[in-house]
Amino acid sequence: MSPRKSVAEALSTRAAILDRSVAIASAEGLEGLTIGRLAGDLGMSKAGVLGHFGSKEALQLAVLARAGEVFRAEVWEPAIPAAPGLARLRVLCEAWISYLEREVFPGGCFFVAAAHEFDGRPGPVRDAVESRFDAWRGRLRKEAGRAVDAGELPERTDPGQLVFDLLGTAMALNHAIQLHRDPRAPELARRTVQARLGRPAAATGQVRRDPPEPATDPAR
Amino acid sequence: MSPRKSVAEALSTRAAILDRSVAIASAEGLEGLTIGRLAGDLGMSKAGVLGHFGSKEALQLAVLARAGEVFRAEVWEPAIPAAPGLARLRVLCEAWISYLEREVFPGGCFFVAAAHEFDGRPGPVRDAVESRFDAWRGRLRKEAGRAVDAGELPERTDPGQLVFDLLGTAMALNHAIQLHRDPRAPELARRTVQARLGRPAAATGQVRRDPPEPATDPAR
DNA sequence: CCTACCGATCGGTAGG
DNA sequence: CCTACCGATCGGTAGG
Repeated sequence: MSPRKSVAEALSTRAAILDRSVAIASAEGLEGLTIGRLAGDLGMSKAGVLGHFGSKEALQLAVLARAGEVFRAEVWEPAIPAAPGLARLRVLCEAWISYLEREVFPGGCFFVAAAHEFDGRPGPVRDAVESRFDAWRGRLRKEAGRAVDAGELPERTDPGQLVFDLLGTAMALNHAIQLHRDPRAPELARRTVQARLGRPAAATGQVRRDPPEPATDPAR
Repeated sequence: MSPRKSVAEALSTRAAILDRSVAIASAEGLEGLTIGRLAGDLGMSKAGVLGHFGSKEALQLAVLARAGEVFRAEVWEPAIPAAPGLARLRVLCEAWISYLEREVFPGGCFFVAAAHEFDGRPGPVRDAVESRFDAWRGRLRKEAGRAVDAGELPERTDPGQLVFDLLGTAMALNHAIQLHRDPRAPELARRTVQARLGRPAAATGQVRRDPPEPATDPAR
């Protein structure tokens, strides 16, 4: 009954496998995602599942790509309408916090989990995780640099330092939600972002007049 | 030849199992730590390894306890001689950064990795990980509160917010080292800590006169 | 602390 | 996309 499916059916099956895979891997990790469990959940045979990807590693890479599409839609795209520089950086950070707060991936940020799982295991999966982080850091850094160049952030602000700190805020938030289930954590994350980026003006897209103070070292 | 060992020998075998387990689990995770591999590495039988703990879960809990001893010796203990409050908080943060920089656990912070691995899996291991984080956050918060009470940090400083931010800094550092192998990351982490805690006076234990500015929200 | 074993599950393949 | 199978490995137990 089931062999010889049409191309459209095969693509839809593939999409269903990936959606289920993202859900499993979000909670159990990319290594805890097993072909057998996936097949059981989907009412398919293991060979049927594996046939779409060829190997578990290829499945893991496809799952990462799918999770990347979700992250892009949730966090990158909402910032497209915002003005480049500080305004867009603020929208990116708020979308990022919201994405973690709403638990778009039920097990927390997919990429942070994958980074911890694979940072000690050289190979294509590790490389894919690293390059996704590089792309995201680059995105943040570009807007941070624009904000400094435009005088929206203090001239002495180091964009690399700012991005490092924002990554830390997101990781602390992800951790507080996933391990401690702390409902106050998003508020803490928002306060930290406000301390670095200031509070947006009431009207969307409006240029701020008073840039935030740098988090300087007063004892220097 | 091998049964009927003395109590001392059994304890030494147990310690050897735990040391090897910490090394493996640091790189592969607590779930990737398997009895069979452990037995192979140590030249023992699986039953010989398991006999010391009873189950894999009990082994995982013992490994967490062992890793906790290491963290305590590396990060808590160096701060004992420092004066309570800001001075001790600074020593704790520097010991923490140094512990991550030196890769005391070759796979990065054992507890951050375990948190990501188990935050979605209810059970004793998850509970043990969470309670270790609670203890560490409590330790930091106590000194932060003392620093605020003593006027060493601005009166408006929220100790909970500060601890949240410091946890983020440590996580960003751990991530930058383990995934990106970025040698500049410890410098970034130290700058962030300095921005929040100021720079210590030249002489050890000396009380600072000028507390750091708070990372306020200038747009409020 | 060992040998010898258990059922379950792993990723993957052959052949259709 | 299936059935049927492969060798390897998993956590754990029996019995000594």
